[in-house]
Amino acid sequence: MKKDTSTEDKIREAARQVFLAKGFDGCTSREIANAAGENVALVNYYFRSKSQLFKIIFEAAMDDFILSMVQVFGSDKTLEEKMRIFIEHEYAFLEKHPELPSFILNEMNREEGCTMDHQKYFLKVAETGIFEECFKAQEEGRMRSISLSSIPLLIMSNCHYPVMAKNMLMQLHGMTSTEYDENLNLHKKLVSDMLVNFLFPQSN
Amino acid sequence: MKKDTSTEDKIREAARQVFLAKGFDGCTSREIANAAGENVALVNYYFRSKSQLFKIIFEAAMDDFILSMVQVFGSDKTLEEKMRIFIEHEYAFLEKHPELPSFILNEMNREEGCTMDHQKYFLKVAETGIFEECFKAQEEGRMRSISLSSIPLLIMSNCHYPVMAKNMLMQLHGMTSTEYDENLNLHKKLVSDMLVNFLFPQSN
DNA sequence: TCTTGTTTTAAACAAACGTTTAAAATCCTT
DNA sequence: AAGGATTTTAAACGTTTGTTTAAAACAAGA
Repeated sequence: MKKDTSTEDKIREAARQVFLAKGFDGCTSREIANAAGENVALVNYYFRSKSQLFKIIFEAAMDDFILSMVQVFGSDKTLEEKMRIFIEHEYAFLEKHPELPSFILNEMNREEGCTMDHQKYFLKVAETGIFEECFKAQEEGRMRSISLSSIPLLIMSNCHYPVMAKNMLMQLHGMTSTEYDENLNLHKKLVSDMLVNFLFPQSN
Repeated sequence: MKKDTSTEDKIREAARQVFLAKGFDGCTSREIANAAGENVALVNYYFRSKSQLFKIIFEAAMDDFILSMVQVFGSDKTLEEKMRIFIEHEYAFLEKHPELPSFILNEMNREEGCTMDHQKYFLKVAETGIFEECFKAQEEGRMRSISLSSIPLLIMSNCHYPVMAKNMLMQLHGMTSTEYDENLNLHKKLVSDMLVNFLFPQSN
């Protein structure tokens, strides 16, 4: 009789949870095994090493992180609508995965640093046609003519940072977690308005 | 004859450098001692424990981090000018201390988490009179009426995130470090314009 | 020079780390 | 039911961790 969840999957899921919460340096093989309710040796039996297991988790997390952003681009809305939907979508996604931005950024800053398959992600974005759409909108004056690398940076800054800095800002403002989340919901609207007004100046 | 730099200071400075680069979990006592060119035992001789030493470094870093932001508020410029100077100031500060935002945020997200003396920092900000200045500007309609916690969040998002995400975005865009820094310099102007236009709508 | 207190050293400590081993338990096919 | 492969276990491996020890080196006053 097959078990409902395989040991391999249990370890993978426990590893994901532990790695995302504490980072590679911040946890041990035994901690992952305990979280999975399994023996330490099974971690290496199924995944050869802590590093190997981490690599799998990191790459899956990077997929989640990047691809969650891409899927909006393909729709048949105007750029301005896409922008608003994108931000809405990103805030909703981060509500479910609040540890993701910190995890990705930290692990990429590590010395034995993680790398990403940037071709893979670049292609995913390119094939939505969003680049051409932006160039056209910039030529026609519908969109502010700024570097195409600044646009995602503006969006990510205003979507990711508020989630990443939650613990610090809660303490700084003396807020509870739910208070912060409520403010975040209001902040989302500000971000949306600000970015749309800035990138599509005629839309006022 | 007194040495030019005391052993205690050498260890403190090495610790700052190593902790900021790798975080508490990412380094060892021996690594710090080696960076200082001293014996491992001296770390505990002067600072009792790795944790104790870390606490000192973290609190100094938090001071740098927060107080670098506060000192602009006290000047006698208009709010709009202060905003621009503040952003300029913050980008310049982060050019010298690019690891600081990641360090602070990560360590505050740790389980055995660091805390901050939020009263201390709140008072530092409050005594510049910036709160009253903002309230007045909002009442008079010179400044957009949004939550006073959203304003620093907007600024920090757009100043800190671009520095924190450098390694990731470099890889994603296939850029070199200097290319990224050049873009960042252009981005700074965008951020400045965007935030000023958003917060002081009449200034167009 | 001897004494006292401070600083530095090499060595050791127990605990925890990632990983491996070898035997036990379980599974699946015949 | 027997067999061989797979999965799981407890124990151990050698390192590295943070920390402590005890002796050595040094400084400075009497």
